[in-house]
Amino acid sequence: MHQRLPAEVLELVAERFRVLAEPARLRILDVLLGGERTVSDLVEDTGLNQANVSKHLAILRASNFVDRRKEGLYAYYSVSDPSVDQLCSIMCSRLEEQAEEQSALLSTGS
Amino acid sequence: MHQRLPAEVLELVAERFRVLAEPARLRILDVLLGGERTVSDLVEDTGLNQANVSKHLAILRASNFVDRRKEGLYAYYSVSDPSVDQLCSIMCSRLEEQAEEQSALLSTGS
DNA sequence: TCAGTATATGAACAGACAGTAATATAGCAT
DNA sequence: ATGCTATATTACTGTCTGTTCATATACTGA
Repeated sequence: MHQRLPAEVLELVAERFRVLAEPARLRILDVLLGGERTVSDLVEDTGLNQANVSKHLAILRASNFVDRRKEGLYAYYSVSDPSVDQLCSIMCSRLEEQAEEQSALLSTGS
Repeated sequence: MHQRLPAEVLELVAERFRVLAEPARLRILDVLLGGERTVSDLVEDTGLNQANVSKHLAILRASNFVDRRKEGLYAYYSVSDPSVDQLCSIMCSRLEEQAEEQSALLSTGS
């Protein structure tokens, strides 16, 4: 039995999905899942420029996906939302399933 | 230990998140989680107009989130991706957690 | 065949947003 | 204080996409 969700809740959910709907932000999160990093680290690891990384981090932080710890000149970011890993895993599993279905379809002929 | 994902995979993942990053499509999926519906049903249930619903359904179908079954004049759509429910649940749980943290913070004073 | 209905699609418009360059802010070192 | 470094922010631009209206397609019934 499915419980219908109110439109306002779906708006909030959509908003959170939208934050994850960006390759650059996923790259950043992917690196951060390996542990705390500074902005400069992320610039190096992702190949994005500094302004861009800072903006994406601001968005991720506003949605509470990441935390920031300031220390001197540096800002250390880390993943604060444990569901990030889970959400990406689910998406990846599904992508693999689809790839398998696709190749199975092709090998048996349409 | 976190396994870094290749950029191309993250692009595909982002693409799937983007499909879910739309209140209108979440409304449609929310209705479809209650069972198979025609386009007209969805128009009525969501309040979106017919062209709009058809377009969102085309997007959902292209990403394999929903299936279509044609019968005469009617097109019956249903959720084909079991992870949709799971993904939304995770997002909702997280929203609730955040709401609790927020209110806890407010009640104890900053 | 013709009318009517359900769904899909095309064109046009408006709003949102990622990328970039330039600049601002803030801490550190000499 | 001055210069240097790390990060944040602002303004701008181009692109993408959701919405709507109009129209096309496809099936049904008379």
